[in-house]
Amino acid sequence: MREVRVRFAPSPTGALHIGGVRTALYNYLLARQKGGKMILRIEDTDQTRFVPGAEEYIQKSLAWAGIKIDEGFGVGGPHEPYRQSERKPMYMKYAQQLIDAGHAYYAFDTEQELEAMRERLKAAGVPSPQYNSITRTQMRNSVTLPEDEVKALLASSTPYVIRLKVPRKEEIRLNDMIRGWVMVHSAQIDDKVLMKSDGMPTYHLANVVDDYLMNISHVIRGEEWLPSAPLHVLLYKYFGWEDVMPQFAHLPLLLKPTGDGKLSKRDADQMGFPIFPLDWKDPQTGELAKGFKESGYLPEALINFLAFLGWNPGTTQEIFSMDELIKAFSVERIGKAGTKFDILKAQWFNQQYLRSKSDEELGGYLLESLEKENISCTKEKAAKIAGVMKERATFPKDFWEQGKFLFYAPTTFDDAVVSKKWNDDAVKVITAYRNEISKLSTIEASAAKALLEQVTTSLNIGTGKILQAVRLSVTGAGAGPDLMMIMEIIGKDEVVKRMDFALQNIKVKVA
RNA sequence: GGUCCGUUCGUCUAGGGGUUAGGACACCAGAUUUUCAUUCUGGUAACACGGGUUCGAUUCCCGUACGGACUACCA
Repeated sequence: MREVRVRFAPSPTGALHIGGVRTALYNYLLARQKGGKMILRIEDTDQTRFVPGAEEYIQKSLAWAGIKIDEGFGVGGPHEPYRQSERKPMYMKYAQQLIDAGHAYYAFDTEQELEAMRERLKAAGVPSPQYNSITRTQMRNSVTLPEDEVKALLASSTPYVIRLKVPRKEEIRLNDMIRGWVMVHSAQIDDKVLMKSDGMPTYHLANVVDDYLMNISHVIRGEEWLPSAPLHVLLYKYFGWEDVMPQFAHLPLLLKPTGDGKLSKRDADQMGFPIFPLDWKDPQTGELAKGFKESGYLPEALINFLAFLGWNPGTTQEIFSMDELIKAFSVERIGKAGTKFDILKAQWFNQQYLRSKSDEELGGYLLESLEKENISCTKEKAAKIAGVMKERATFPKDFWEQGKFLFYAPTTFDDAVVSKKWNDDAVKVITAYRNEISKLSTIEASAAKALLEQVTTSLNIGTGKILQAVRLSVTGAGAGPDLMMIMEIIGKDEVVKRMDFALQNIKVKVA
């Protein structure tokens, strides 16, 4: 069996899309399961689209997600360099090999000439004009031009590209691991540019050459590459590398949540969820896009969610750690159909992972928020608060956002609760309760509860009728975590103070 | 337009010639919680359509429709 060597090969043209993270994940899972290698290669052959910071962003994103690179950009390895722009000198040799074998040719057509050809064909009724086995005979290239002229042109450093000479009639077959046999007729493929006039290879050439040189065993990439996969198969054949051609797996696309179409940043912005793993500031526009990390998603939750977008284990288990995913993963169980992106499910995963953490860890999140607010709090108290709040939190920030009342006394009170629950009985109970509490040295939840029962019984008022009013006096709201625990956390003095404030400031609703 | 890929509850999906078509998210209801949330229980909800093949098709085949990707000296 061939060693499993997979690669994730992004272009540094901006932030890494969440779909890219999923592609990287599937590659990683296969590599780890088979004891193989995960390689990171930077495909920056289009220098006009290079965005500063994008490479670092990709590295940081993968690291955060827990996807470790064994070899490649930023890590090193036996096939350096792993940035295609730095491999520039290597590609010409391979293009030349194809020319020598008669599978590629020089083309000298200018942009205007190409445009003119397309216009002419369109006028003749061809919907999508191609540079192919037929049209190439009418263009300026080494197929049509006399050898002398080609040599002269090359010697005078006339700009040229190298194109693949795609045969007119040939059935190209490709066995995709997800889709099975895919057949394409060569007449559908145009004479793709292999080498650009700036001396850089195009994706097609660089990709195939590098996958070969790096001994890649499996190419797992997005479905958008499926139409050009037969072209890559042709390339392997012409190079004579068919026996080491990687196995292909084209992943279903991530679709927008509503309607149809590829998930885009626009959709994410509109619906208010992130699409990038980390915050990303566009260096050109200065625009800031929120990341999953900064939005409060835990990497384990994101990974679990992403793994299930297009794959399933065939069992009812849904919560998978990275190690469990590595064990359970299989390319065969990846679906064929595009997958709509449902952020609600991601939130559910986040909640599950959040709850599985200890109170101490969760308390840490609260401490982080408190630090920003310049509020001091002990670790023990933070952990205690986290314990009380954990069932109601989806994101780490929730501990602070839903627990502010523990640190700030209410200055206003929920009107709806006031009008419904704040009555003479409530005032009586709270007044008596407040006096009892003020006699205590500290509040303990179960004692506070017993004390309240005692007060309501002596006043002959049902506890249930006034509990919400008591809550209102302490927190300002009608709902929240266990009130007795809240009082225990806030402490005696503060509770008394808050009750006094409430008694003074809330007007009794006249029935 | 052409080529390729796809189509099971609203969403992610399991399944597969004979099933009460299963699970999860979301939603709804009941119970618990003297509140809300949690938790538990239950519920609504799907095989795109039309032809075949077959004793029998949601499952296999062919069409149709719908959707998507691709169609650059971008990846």
